[in-house]
Amino acid sequence: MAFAWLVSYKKDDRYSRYIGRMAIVPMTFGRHVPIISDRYVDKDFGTGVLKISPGHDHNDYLLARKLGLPILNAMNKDGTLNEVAGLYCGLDRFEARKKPWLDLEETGLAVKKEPHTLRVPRSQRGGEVIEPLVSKQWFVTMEPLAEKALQAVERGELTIMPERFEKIYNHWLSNIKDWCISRQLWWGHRIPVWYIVGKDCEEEYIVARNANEALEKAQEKYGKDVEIYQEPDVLDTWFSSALWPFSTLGWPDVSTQDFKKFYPITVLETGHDILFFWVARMVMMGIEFTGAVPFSYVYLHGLIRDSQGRKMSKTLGNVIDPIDTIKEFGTDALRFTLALGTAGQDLNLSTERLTSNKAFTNKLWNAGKFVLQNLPSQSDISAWETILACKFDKEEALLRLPLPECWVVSKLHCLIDMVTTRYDKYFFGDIGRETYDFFWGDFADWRPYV
RNA sequence: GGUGUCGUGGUGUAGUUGGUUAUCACGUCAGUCUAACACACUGAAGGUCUCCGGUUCGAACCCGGGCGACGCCA
Repeated sequence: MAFAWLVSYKKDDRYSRYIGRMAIVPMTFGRHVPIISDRYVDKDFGTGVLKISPGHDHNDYLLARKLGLPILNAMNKDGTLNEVAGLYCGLDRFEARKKPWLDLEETGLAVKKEPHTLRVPRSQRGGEVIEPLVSKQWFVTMEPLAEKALQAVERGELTIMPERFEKIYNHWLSNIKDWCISRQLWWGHRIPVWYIVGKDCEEEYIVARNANEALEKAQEKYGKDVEIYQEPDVLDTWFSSALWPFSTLGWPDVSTQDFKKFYPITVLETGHDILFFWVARMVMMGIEFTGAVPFSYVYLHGLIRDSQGRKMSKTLGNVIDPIDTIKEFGTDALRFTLALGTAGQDLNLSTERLTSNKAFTNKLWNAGKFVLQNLPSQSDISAWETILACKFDKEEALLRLPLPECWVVSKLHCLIDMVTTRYDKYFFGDIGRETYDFFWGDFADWRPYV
């Protein structure tokens, strides 16, 4: 279905004289379309002419907008063609792909047939062929919101860790596009827009908090007998997610205790894959609606991949079920393994790591048994009083210990210092590794065997 | 096309921002123990730190290019 013909911008003797004239599209009851030259066309590919369908292809759409061409839709929402398709009106789209060619052959107008591989977009979920359609949607103008979100980072009001994601954040916001917030789904938060029965819905619409308020507004303008109906579309799910930092705390009532205490928070922790879907949108909405950045630090963890580094996928069948992993290695081993990852880096969940950490949890268990066996019984009050009276954080108390005990407690203090420092820097993986080393290498390996 | 990450003993990895005989674990080998151990302890071997240049007194780490693997956007 042609809506315009494009000829190469480069000099092409075959077509130069047609540029600027109109062509009649066959089988469409005489539709005229312009013949235009553009750099977009490869002179040496195929016939050297390109037809575009701005209503059914993203790139063609952008091109038509650039060239000021009309954008016509040839397809109904059930996948059949409408009257724009001329002779083929009513046909299913798959039938319509074959029929014009058959007709050309029957009438002897077909010139040549060549194989050509075409990339047809398919749904990631079910594999269905995707048919782009032009339709009316609700959008949020993002640029002014993005500007403030960029400034938050620039001024140091917001820190993104690890640092390299700050660059990604800035790049995305600097090239921000308007956000289409409407969705045609069965489930979701309804868009709070109402229309007036009998009026053009693009000219007259009401935004309200609920139906009663919308009705009141409509009656103010059109009288008591007015009838209204709500926009059937729902919001993009990330819309409500973007409001999460404050909508869960009583907002728009900013005098609530929850809001005062918990907004803004210090640290948000999440996976790096939703930096834009969630984090950036929370920042923009938070600044817009409350005036403050919702959190001071964002810590982005990596994603868990399978042992070969592949992203987990249902279709790939490599999803790791934590319950299965727990049955084999134990809950604590799994937790510890996950906690040892490096910030922002994806973690390949190999069995080696899990086996190592399972052994560690076993060591913890047995060292604990050793300690309990060497403690006095609960009924031995005086022994316990002696133990509880020790203040190992005081240097003098420490020095009174026998040398081996003095040594291990001293090492413990070093560990505590190190862990505190690393926590302040968000180096969580280091903390796990140092703790492991102290416990197994300094304490368990040595002290019980003296 | 744009952008980002990664490439380190057989396997999986750390390396904090230039100065280590390159970390740890699993595995392998040797010895010990019947112990707090649902398996431990003491040792050993094993790494051209992807390839080629550059910066530097000095680079696994910084810069450039090649090769390979992967993610996001378009």
